Amino acid sequence: MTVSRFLRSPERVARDTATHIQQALQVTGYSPNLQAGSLASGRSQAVAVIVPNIAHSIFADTLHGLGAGLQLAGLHMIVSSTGYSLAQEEQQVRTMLGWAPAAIVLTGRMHLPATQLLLMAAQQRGTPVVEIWDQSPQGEAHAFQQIGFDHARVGALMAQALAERGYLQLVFMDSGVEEDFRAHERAQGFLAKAASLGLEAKHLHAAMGEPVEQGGQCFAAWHAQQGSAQPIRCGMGFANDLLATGALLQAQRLRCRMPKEMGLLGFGDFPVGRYCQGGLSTMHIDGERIGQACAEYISQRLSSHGLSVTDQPSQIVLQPRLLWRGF
Amino acid sequence: MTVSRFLRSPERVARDTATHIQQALQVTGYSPNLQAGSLASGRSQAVAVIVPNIAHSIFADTLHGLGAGLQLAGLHMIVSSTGYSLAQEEQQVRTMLGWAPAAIVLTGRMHLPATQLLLMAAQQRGTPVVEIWDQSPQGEAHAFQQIGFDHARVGALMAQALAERGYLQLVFMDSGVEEDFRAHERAQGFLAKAASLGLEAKHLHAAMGEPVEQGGQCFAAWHAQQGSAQPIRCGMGFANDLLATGALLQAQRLRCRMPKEMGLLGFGDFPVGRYCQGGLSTMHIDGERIGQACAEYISQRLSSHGLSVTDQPSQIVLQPRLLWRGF
DNA sequence: TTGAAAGCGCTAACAG
DNA sequence: CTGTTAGCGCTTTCAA
Repeated sequence: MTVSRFLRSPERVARDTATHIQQALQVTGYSPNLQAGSLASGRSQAVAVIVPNIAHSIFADTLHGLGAGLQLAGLHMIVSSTGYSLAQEEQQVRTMLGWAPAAIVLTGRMHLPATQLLLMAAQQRGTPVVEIWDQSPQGEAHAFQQIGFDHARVGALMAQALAERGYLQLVFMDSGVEEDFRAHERAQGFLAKAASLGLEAKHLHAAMGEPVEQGGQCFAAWHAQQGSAQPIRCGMGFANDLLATGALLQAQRLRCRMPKEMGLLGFGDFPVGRYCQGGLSTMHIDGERIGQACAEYISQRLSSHGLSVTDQPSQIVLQPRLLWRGF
Repeated sequence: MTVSRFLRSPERVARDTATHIQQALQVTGYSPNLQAGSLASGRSQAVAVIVPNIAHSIFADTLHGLGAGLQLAGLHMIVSSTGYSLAQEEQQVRTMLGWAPAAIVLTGRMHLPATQLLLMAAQQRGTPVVEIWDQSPQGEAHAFQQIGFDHARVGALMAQALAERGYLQLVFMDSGVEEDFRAHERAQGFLAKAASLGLEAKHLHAAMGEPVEQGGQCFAAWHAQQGSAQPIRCGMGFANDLLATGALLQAQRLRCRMPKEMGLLGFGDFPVGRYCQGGLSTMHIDGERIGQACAEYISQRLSSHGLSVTDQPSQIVLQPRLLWRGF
């Protein structure tokens, strides 16, 4: 008991005892069992983190920022990925709950009803639940803390930005990943905005598979279909920078005149597009910042016992930044 | 007790009881507490994973493969990063041991003596310890399972490849990260090989900071220093593709004639270099495969109780693949 | 086939 | 300031 006390608040132990203990710790190489600790105290040191794909640069950045922030609070990340499947997500949440995590972080606001119930129950029990990389549009209720942005709005911004550059026809190349809802929302926002601007708009869908390649193929198919029609200044938005990079390379191969007759606008500011010949314009999102903000929220939430579980979850909004390159 | 039994081997419970239990599970939304389970059984479901930086694409890929593989075995990843600091690594290992992990995965074979002792003790107690992304050279003893490759050898391969392409002067741009030992080993291997081929060789060091930018600056400085000397066909190897990308862009700006007078060879096959104008040649490593192999090793090791703890740890070698682009 | 008893390693609460 | 007691939620073992 005294050792336990020494480890969490050394000042509450007598000088001599402290010295003894410290020596014993050295000699035995003791390290406290965190699982036993959590079990006894009811406070877990683990934060459950669920992302669609660890290897995607935006989520990797987010994990980096999140991990760094949590470390400061003495928390650890248990990470798993869903492969953009809500069914997988439910499974993950279910087993993650077995760790009695101090907090749960997941990507996006779309979940299966069963998942939603599990999460609400967890939150009821006092476990903070955070949805990152997304945000419910104004007027839509959200049960959990959100750190992200409104994808439909970002899609609209993309359309508007292209329109302002003078492109008269707009196209959005959507993700081939069926359950990448955030991409689809950007598409909807893009198309709605185009319509409200009175511009002709088209919704392309990349096929599933390696996205750079699919982006190229989808672009080529679209380009071929345009055929000999007189070229109209066309602005194309993309679900992400991988698709956009593939399209950019293909467009160069097809000798499209950019930016005069054709303007491409990606999303995410992935490293892959950053140094492309000609420059890929994109919407930059600070993924690491999302992770940091999430860690800060969790740390604060866990320390401030004053915060009631019934407090309204809020939204932390990260503004995407438009990067024009090669223009 | 019967519920516990039902959950791990339903067939050892009577039909009726099983039905009852299942209903109760549904109604209550019960999920077993993994921490309590580990504590009681002495078997943890957590695997501790320590990488230099979660956001680096090669490690992100590795985590992706590792996570997918471990999931099949019902294991979870607790992930932390060291920022390429051995001191941090020691800290991480120490706290990770508190999870009584089923296995420990860390990056590289270089550790502080204290870390090494902790790991050996853990292995002694039956916890598999795996070093990824590295391999002790032949003749050097290694205490732990290794999944990776000999970096000095890869450095030598890079030098040889450039030499075979006809470059008469060789340069290696090393990482500015002090404790990126694997990069430094590649440098050493590169330079040693160059010497043994009788070629002039130079060792550059990028500064710390954003690697693409530093790569460009370091290249520019080197180029300026070359001055008006008559151009010799020069092959340059890089610690990684980020530095190489920066150098490639700079070389294009400086109108170096590539590949005729200058050949660049990166390392890692990061996405960022994959679609560069002109094409960045590189050594491709399958990071995801390293993660998969690691997961397979751990799963197998945990299931085969037959394997004695005194078994010699082996080495799983992944061959890098040379990718010439833009030649 | 089921359940009772004991204990994993720790911490909360209280007594000295 | 230190130590005792009880118990976190589960599994192991053994008895019924």
